[in-house]
Amino acid sequence: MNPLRSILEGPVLDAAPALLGWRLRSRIDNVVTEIVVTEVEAYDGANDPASHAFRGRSPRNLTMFGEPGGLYVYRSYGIHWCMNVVTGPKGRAAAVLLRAGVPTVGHVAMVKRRGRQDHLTDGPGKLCQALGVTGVHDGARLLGRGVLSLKPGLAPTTVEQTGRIGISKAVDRTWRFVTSDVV
DNA sequence: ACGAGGATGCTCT
DNA sequence: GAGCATCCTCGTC
Repeated sequence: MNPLRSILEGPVLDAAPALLGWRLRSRIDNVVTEIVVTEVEAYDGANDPASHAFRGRSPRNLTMFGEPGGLYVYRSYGIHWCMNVVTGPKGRAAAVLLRAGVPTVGHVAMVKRRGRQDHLTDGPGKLCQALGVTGVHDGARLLGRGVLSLKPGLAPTTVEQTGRIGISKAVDRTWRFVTSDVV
């Protein structure tokens, strides 16, 4: 079995830090772009007041209730897209928000999509824009041969753990994981 | 480096 | 109708 799959099927608080160092590749509009994940946050479904799934299933959050390894994409502040990796166990609606990464492939395409030369992938909305991810990719499978795929990478040597960014609920939970290690 | 303010649209009450 | 899992620009220090 795919070793990545077993990690994504596990608890979100294990999967979130494990995702640091992994590569996320997109092939969208026939352009390949790829980043190494450097910042994530865990959201734990019905057990987490800050989760979009806290109050149960809805049209928007349906993907989180599906298989681990799926991609949950939502619109943020009416303007940006943000993406999460669904984790296990199935039905718990736990997910890892991908907040930032380091560009490794397709730098020119990212500059074009972002409309600027710097700060290409240092925020959740920027990450989606640079990789070309939008609402049509909600529900995409990340462990197959689709337009989006996760691949293993080098585990970072140092990981910082802090509170989550931009939320007002459950602020005491230190479920944000960041690394500054460069691959 | 850092903070304030505005843009913008969907979700759920 | 309120409230956002955000980003950009422009002001200050």
